[in-house]
Amino acid sequence: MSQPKIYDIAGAAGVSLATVSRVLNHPEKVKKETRERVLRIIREKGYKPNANARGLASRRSTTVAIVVPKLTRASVAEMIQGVSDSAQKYGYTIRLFVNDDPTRAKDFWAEVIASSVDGILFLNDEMTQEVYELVKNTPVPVLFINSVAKGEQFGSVGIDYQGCAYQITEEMIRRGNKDILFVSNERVYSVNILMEKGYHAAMVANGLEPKIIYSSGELAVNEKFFSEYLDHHVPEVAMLVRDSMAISFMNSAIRKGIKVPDQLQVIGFQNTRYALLANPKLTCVEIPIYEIGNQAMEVLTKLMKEGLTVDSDNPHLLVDYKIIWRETTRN
Amino acid sequence: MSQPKIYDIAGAAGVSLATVSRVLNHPEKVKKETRERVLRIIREKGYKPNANARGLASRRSTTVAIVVPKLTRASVAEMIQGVSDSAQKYGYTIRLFVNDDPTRAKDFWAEVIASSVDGILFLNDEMTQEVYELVKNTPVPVLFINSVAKGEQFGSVGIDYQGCAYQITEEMIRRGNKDILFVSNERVYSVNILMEKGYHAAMVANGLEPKIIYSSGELAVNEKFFSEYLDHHVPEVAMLVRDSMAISFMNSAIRKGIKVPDQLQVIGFQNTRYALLANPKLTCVEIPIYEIGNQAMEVLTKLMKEGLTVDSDNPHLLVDYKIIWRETTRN
DNA sequence: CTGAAAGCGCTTACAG
DNA sequence: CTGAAAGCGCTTACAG
Repeated sequence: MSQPKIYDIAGAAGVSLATVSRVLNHPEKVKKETRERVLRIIREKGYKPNANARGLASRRSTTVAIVVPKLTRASVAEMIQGVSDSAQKYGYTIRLFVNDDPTRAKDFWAEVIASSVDGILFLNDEMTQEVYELVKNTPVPVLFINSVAKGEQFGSVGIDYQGCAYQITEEMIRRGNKDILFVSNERVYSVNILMEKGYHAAMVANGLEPKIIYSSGELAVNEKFFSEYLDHHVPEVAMLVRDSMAISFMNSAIRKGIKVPDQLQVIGFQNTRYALLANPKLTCVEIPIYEIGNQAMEVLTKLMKEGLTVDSDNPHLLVDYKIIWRETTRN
Repeated sequence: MSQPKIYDIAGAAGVSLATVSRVLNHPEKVKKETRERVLRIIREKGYKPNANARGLASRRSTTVAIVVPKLTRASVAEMIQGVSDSAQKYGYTIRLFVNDDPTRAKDFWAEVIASSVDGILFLNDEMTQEVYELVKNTPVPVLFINSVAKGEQFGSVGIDYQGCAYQITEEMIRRGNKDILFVSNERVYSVNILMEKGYHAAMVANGLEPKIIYSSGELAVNEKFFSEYLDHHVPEVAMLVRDSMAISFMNSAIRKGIKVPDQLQVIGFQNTRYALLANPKLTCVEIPIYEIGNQAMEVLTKLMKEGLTVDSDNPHLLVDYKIIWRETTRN
């Protein structure tokens, strides 16, 4: 009961293997009747070409790699779902590579390349010189997801992080708020830096003093830190780089009897399900992470088709974001 | 600047390709000096064997498939992280297959097999006869994750869903509660059925009347439904099959001025980050989903090594769960 | 439009 | 312990 091979199909159809292969890869080169006969047998036997053999012979594997630091953030899963849906549409299959250890970077990247994928989608928060070199010497197209590649040499798909932070800050200023706090993450993620820049620029442009604090990514640490901060000062508005951080901040405030949104307004970036499960519901800048993954795979498909590598003139696609006003802000 | 091939290594080391291959696959068969020389060159050149060629020649790809219906649930991402960490330990690489369309089941499964993985980790909520047949005829080991396979024919890794629901129900009864509501999902997931059974058994065993309602998986629908339900009746305890549902239920109650946990106690299953971001913090039965993924890959490794297929005597591993008491319940 | 043949980059009996 | 050779299951120029 083992899987049928191309020989079996050829035999059953009374043609050579070359013809079966052509039916699959260049159907227009095969006479209609032959093609249909072969296709029927392929369907009957449930034949699928062996991916390894095909990849080896054609040097095309119709496989792409998704490279991520870790999966525990819900947003990464959504992004992959976006990639997956688009990949399926184009007949690509996904290899998943997870590595959070910078010391393994080189070996890890070699492994990705050895898996002979046709292209790589790279979700990478911190771009080091070493990674830069690795990517530069990659023989297949690499596209960065949700982060802007240093030096703009590589293609990327994301949103205008700086612009969205600027826009929402400006809007809150327009609504009469002056004391606006920006809370970022201790770890240096390029997207956070961009959002911080946008916030900073909007404050300065309006003659206000930016106030930026950095917190941990860990829930328990955050709560303590936020609680202490709020003992000293309650801003009019707090913007936090992640939904989960925003909700922690809000909960810390509510436990102290601070009214949201009357005394404190809270804004998060991302719009995960957390935002809707919060009470009150969180106002967010929605980062369409599914869409980003989906578009990224779409763009990668083109790069692969055109045989573009990272040296070529690469696209920087910005997906639309939007602001979702809910219960943690007021007009 | 293309990747070095095995020929390049052989040439540089002054040996045949067979020897290089042996150094990689059966190092004990190669003389120490030769081995070390070859290894040094491999390291210098950053050589990684081409995965397709290796897979084709050896019929072992050191690749496993993770098959999931969708990725948008945070728990799936954690599970995959667990798999990934264990896979890396054993040198396996991951192919990710996502399909939520039952009509494509057969074709989809053929694709998974054609990718010539050495084993399959299958996260599957609803086990149909068709899927059953497909899995039965699979030439490599298949292990079910987080769901019990029908007829116990296939191996699985999960937790004792029935037992944990029984246990927490019994504990809440011991604490003097009688009016305990169980809220499940409209969709027929095997794990939900098991939890429902456990709850039901505990209620009956204690002479209490089980009350079970079914809700949607969608947030907005749930909120409306829960709100209406609470207008008619507020139970002493509500247990919901997912954290997110539990939090929706709780928020609906709080908006009506119902005190949690004084008037209503709420319990969720899973213990995602949602539980900690809720206010008050949610009491949960923790389902160690990372651990489940991790152990599953561990078990699969053994199955692959022993060449066991689904016909063999397969293991059913139960990972430990625990109950995490937080602020939505009282003693 | 179709077939025979070479080749993709490896692994693994088989000799020695 | 090591090498020469066959073969894994495909694809793709090259002839015809």
